[in-house]
Formats: sequence, structure tokens, C-alpha cells
Amino acid sequence: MISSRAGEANEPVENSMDAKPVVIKEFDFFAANDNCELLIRKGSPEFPHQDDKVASPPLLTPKEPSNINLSMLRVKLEQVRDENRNLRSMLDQATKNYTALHGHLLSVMQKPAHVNHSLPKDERQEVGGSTLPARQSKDPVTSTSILDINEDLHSEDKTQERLASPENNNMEVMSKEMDHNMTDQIGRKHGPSNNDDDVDHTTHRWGALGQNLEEENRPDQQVFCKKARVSIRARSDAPLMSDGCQWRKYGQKMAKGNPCPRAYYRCTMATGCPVRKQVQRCAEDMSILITTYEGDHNHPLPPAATVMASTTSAAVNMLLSGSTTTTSSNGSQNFNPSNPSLPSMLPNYAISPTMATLSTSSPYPTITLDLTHTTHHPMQRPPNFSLPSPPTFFPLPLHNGVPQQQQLTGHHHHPLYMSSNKPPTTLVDTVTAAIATDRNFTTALMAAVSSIMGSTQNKNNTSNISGQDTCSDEMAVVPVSPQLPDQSCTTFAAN
DNA sequence: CGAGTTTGACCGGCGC
DNA sequence: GCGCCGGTCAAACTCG
Repeated sequence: MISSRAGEANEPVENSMDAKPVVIKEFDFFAANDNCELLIRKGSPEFPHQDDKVASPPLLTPKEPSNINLSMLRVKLEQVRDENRNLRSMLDQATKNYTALHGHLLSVMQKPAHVNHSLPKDERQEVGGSTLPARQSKDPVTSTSILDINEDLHSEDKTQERLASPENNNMEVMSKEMDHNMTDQIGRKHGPSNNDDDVDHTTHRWGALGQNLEEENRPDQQVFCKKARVSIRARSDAPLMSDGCQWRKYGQKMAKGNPCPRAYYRCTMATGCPVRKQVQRCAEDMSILITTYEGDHNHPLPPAATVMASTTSAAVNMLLSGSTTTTSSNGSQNFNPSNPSLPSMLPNYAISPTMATLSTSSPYPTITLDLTHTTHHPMQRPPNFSLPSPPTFFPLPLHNGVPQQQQLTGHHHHPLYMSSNKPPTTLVDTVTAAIATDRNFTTALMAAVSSIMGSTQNKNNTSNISGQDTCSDEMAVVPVSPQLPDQSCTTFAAN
């Protein structure tokens, strides 16, 4: 997600990062450190020579006080480089874990699909108006068990650091991979298709592809997966938060139970982009802005936004995917990390009570993330990130290159540089800060995913074909009235 | 004049 | 069937 220029300069960018060189420039990995920032921002091409400069004997002469500073800087630089190396390795691990996790998810999903459904062929491939071929995947589903993943989660520090790694710009890649896997899965799920080679690689769906596939391919659960939403609660005095995308307001309504009007926006970055968002202030705390995203972009996003969108939509995909085997009788799943019923899942969350809430109630499964307690600097560790209140959600259509029309006029808005000078005024900042650097937040998200997947697994094990959601004893599923579909769909009403 | 916003009308889903 | 409600449409309006 965030990569450093130091990393860029010190080491050749490898693998997926190679493919997205621009991403690297989007975030200032060391924005929190003025000294390092100074060094690094002098220009990455110069950076490899920093060592030479610093190490040159004249500069280290103890007589000169400035050389002392240089020595200190050098030490800091070394530290940063070490950290960068660590983060890189963590990223690798995270990538592997993610892949394994998703693979397992797919394998879990596959079972009930075969048992419970036998869809007509013609229901398989229509996705969002375009035809997505049902792939018969030859990719072996990884055999990593959910327990393995959970075990990884148990190694709290490792996992959390991995996930919190600013280098998680590879999330984009992972997300794409997931989308492909999802496509694979759908193909597998509904029976083999012999079209191995008719994969639509040209369709770049950054958002909830899996969600849409679910929608289209599982009519019996259509209610459940009708539309997925992600809500973000964040404190902001601005009428809306800049998330990097271009939006056009197309409506405003007074919503029941909230004196503040709800504004409706659609993405205008590409014609026909189906992404919508709703913006409304929290009725109980007017300083909290609730932004709800729905749909997936039909166009590429700029790097920074892509990273965020991919990360978040990947989470949504996973959440939704995992939840598809649970049925709508359950209102919502509240992933309470401190819930004692999740001892093995979330070992380290006593300090962060409720971090992310997934509402699985129909018709709109909603992930709500409360960022109102995050600190603002991307590189700062929030002292205590928590989501005390019922959340809202997001498939994030975010990018930083295009100004939000209502807030930004004509500037090219770099979240990073903004955030390094003042508290974030953009959603990108807030979410990025939360996702990229907040261990609790990120791990909570992962925990939520894992929880659902665990739930999925439990459901499968109990062969709950009737669709009744019998909450597993092991899962921290907080039952909410199944007859309150709206309650969890939007935080507006829920609050 | 074009792009974006405002706002009342309209539509569909849902519960009674 | 009716009314409520959320969501969208589109004409009128504003602004640069």
C-alpha cells in the first residue's frame, strides 16, 4: 500500500511492484520523520549516494557539529532501511497468507455450491451486463487450512506488522489475484466450463467482482448479496471527504431518523461507472461523516486509489464470499476482537473492542469501518484504534490524482504531502492511515475476514442446508434481529 | 456555455 | 391496495 522512496532507491523494486512503479511514488513512507523525509525527498536517484555522502570521512569529522547530525541521520537512515527490509519480507508473507487464505476460502465456498445449487448454465456468466466466462480453473486450490491462517493471525506481531506494512501496495496485485480467483471459483462452483481460454482479462474490475458474481450466480442468495456496501465513519468538518475520485451529486434526500440530509453521488471518472456513494452526517455526532460506497468501478484507478480500492474491495470480496454460505437469517456479524468467543482468532485485541462490523443482513451486506478514532498521520501509530460504534462501510473508489470537485479545485492532491503537514482532510488519508499503518485496524479487518471464513467453515461442517443460520458456538456472531435489514445496511439508521 | 448542483417528481420495494 | 421510504431522474438553476 505504501512504499517508500527509500525502498525504491535502495533496492530494485521487485515482482509486482515492478509493474506499478508509479505506486511507489504515491506515498511517503517516511513522512512522519522529517529528517528521513528530507533525505529521501531530495530525489530517489540521489538516494543511493546518501551513504557515500554520509560516510565520507570529512563529513564524519567530530569537530563539526553538522557532521554529528549527519551521523545521526545516517543512523536513522540505517534504521529506516532495516525497517524497510523487514516490511518487505512481511509483505511477502502477507501476500502468501492472503493467497492461501483466499484459496482456502474458495475451497470452502466450493462445497456448498455443489451441494446446494445447480444453476442453469445461462445464469452463470452474466456479470454486470458483460459476459464473464465461467472459468474452469486449473489452479490448484491451496491446501492451506483456515487454521493455518488463524495460526498466522496468532503470531500477532508478525501478522499485524505484515498487514500494516506500508508496502502493502501489493494489495492491488493481491486483490487482482483474488478477483481472478473469484472468477475461477465461480466457474468451478457452478460446474465445469470447458472454456479454459476465454478468460476476459481485459475487463479490469477493481471493485467487488466477486460480489457481483455472487449476485448473479447465486439466485437463492441473491437477497443476501444483492449489493455490497462499505461504510466509513470518519470525523470531518467538510461537507464530504475527498477520496480521490470524481463524483457528481445526483440527489439529496432527508433520511428517516436523521436531521441531516443524505447526499447521493455517482462516480464520473468514466462514463457509466456504476459506483455510487452516499454521504451523510451521523445523527448522533454531527462531526462524523458517514460515507457509504456501493459498486465497483469500471475503469482503472490511479495508483493510490487503486491500492485502497483494491485493499478494501478485496476485504469486501472476502467478507462477502465467506458470508455467502451463511444465510440471511442472521442480521449481522459483529467482529469483536475482544470477544472471548474468539480466543483463537483474535488474540491481541483487548485494547480495541469493536473494530469492524460486517452486517450480513439483507439486502445489503455492509461492512462498517469506524475511523473516527484513528490518528491522522499515515506513519503514526494510532494509540488506540477502536470502533466503538456500529460501523458503516466501503468498496473504495479512491484515488488521489483527481480532486474532489466540491473540495478541491484544480489541485493535484497528494494525500501524502497533505497528511504530512496537517491532519488529513481526505478519506484517503484517513483510510490509508488506518489500513496501512494501524495494526489493529488492519488485523481487525483480517480478523473479520477470518471470522466469516471460519463461520463459513462451520456452516459447511454442519451442513446447514436449510439456510438457517445457526450461530456457531465458536464464532463471535452477534445476532441482530433478522427482521431489521436496514439496521446494519447503513449506519445512519443503526446509530 | 458547459459542468455541476438543487430539488421536486417519480419509481420500486416493502410492510401493513 | 395503500402508504412509507430509499433511491434515482431530470428540469431548473448556479457558477466559473
